[in-house]
Amino acid sequence: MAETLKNTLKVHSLRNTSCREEVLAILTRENAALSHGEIEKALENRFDRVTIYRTLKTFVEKGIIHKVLDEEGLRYALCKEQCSEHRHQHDHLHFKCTSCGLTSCIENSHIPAIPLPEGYEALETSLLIQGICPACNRPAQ
Amino acid sequence: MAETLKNTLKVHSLRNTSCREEVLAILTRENAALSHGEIEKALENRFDRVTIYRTLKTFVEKGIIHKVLDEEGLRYALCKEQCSEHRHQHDHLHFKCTSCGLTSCIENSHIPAIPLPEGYEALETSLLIQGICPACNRPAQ
DNA sequence: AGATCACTTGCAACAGTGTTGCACAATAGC
DNA sequence: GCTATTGTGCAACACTGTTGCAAGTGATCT
Repeated sequence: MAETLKNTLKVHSLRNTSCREEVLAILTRENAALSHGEIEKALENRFDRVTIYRTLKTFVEKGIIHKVLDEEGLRYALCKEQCSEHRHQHDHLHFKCTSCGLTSCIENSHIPAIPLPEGYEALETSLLIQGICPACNRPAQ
Repeated sequence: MAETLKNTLKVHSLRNTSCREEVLAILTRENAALSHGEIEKALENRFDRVTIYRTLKTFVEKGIIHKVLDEEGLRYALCKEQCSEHRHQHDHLHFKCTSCGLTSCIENSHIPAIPLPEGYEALETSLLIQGICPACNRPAQ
């Protein structure tokens, strides 16, 4: 496991440091988009705020994670599809559950082409759907 | 014109104050989503930051304006469709031009139904398309 | 027009978010 | 192990957004 993480860093020519490894581990473990604050909390102050900001920024630049916007602000989630510095999957579909509050990526749905008025040229599309996720939708058993 | 604005406030049982009237005037004049900072600047410090925050919050609650999220943060735009405190148009399509930087609402396009995996229940959809707007797309004449 | 009362505003203070510069520390490659 | 390069922690700062409170203003009634 830790080997996989180290490898991810190596592939993107990033040095293997404990902060990077742990941020990556947390984002892998939680299957949801996390904010800087949530990550900081999960790391229990073992790293400086600034270091975490820079780590996230680096990861976004390298295409390891991507930004997710919801009403509460900016979050970050792993890019599961093959993104790289040069080739980045530009259409993101995110789902925010209004019940449990988790925001996650929906991988296997594709955003249909949106008809735009004359003259508009679309380059990148990001879609946030709010509603109830399967876990919260299921009646208690 | 000012009469229309006053009327908008009255309809939503809000007191007619110069701050509210001017914020409304700016959002009506600019055909784009504006951030708190941009509105504050447009008002040339004639009102306190806090007052503007509260004005925007009130307008959102009354359904006069709605929030728009783009990569740079939160913006606000007029609700052109009939929104009210109780009935609110929940599907928003926004376009951010990466050339001129303006974010605006696209009124006449409808977001198609997005196929979601089993178990997800969609309540509200917001879509941000980034690209080139008609004004920037047109070759200089 | 003036009094009244609820609603608004401005100010002070604060918490959270994100950035930069710089000195020191750790890593990868030899 | 040594060294160059890359990361980290700290301090400081700017910006965003919120709250409590005292003072001011608008709408309503007489």
